[in-house]
Amino acid sequence: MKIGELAKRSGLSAHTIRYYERIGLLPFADRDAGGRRDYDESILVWIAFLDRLKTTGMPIREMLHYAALRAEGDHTGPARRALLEAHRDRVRAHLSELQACLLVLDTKIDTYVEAEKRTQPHDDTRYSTAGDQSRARAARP
Amino acid sequence: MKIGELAKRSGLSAHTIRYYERIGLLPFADRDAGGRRDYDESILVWIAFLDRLKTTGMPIREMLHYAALRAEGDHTGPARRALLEAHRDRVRAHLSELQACLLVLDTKIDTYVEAEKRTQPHDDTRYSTAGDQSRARAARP
DNA sequence: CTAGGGGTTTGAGCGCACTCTAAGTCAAGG
DNA sequence: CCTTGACTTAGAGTGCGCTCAAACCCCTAG
Repeated sequence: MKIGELAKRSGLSAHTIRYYERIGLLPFADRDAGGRRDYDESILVWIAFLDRLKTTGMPIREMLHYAALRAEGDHTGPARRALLEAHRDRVRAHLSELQACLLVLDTKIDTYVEAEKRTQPHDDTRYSTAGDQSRARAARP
Repeated sequence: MKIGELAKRSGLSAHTIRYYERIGLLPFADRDAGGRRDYDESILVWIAFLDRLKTTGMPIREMLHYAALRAEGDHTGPARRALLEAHRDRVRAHLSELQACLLVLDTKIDTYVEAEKRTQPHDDTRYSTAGDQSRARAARP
């Protein structure tokens, strides 16, 4: 697999793939006869995992740490586990924070909804221009 | 309230408070006789709200948009509501993504836990130094 | 043979959200 | 009077995670 195809299949840009390799997040890729990177399917598993770490807010610094431990060998298992556990705890904490914020957001939105009800209590077609009421309603759920 | 106290009570740094004022996220503060910013308690409510938007990942750009609508007057209620609803939807989506990642993370941690059990089946007070299993590196992130 | 469309490198640039620096002002306490 | 420390400004600097530019190379199709 060339870098362009890997880019498509992984969702990263080719630029980003090279960047990740440069900083050590991806292993140095094998090269074909012409010196181009040639990837094995298996890299996709690693990229997908990195992607989850990224999605959950792990900084690249820490992913590098994990990658370094991994490269060191099986004896770093406990350290990797500890790293992931610490990260998981942070993610959980962030998750509940988000949930709390979401409640506040919902409440806030409700106050706007209520305000709109009070302002326009008897007319739910006021945005329609002609005789197309179903469309007007659909546009303002 | 001077900027230093507001910093303590809001959790923002004084630098950040000035920065937010400069970009329009906070209103221009009233000044005392000596030209220093003098804040009313009420600013804390607004800052707390901004903080929730920030926590939920809203970019400053968009907070500015919200702030601008707010400054425009009551008639922008529907627009503000729409903005918050769109944001809420994004937060919800991000939340479920995080939850999915969390499951994967848990599973991954479990495989490390299991590996440690297999390596040290009768002593969970030592770190592993032996017992190298197969090194299927690529497929084992 | 030539054009196009991949790929390669190094190194610079960008957008975001701060964060700090330098040089100065001001008010209160010893 | 003098020092201390919190404040003021404009503008520069930082850290992160990319993202792109320039100049080049190589393979294939027409």
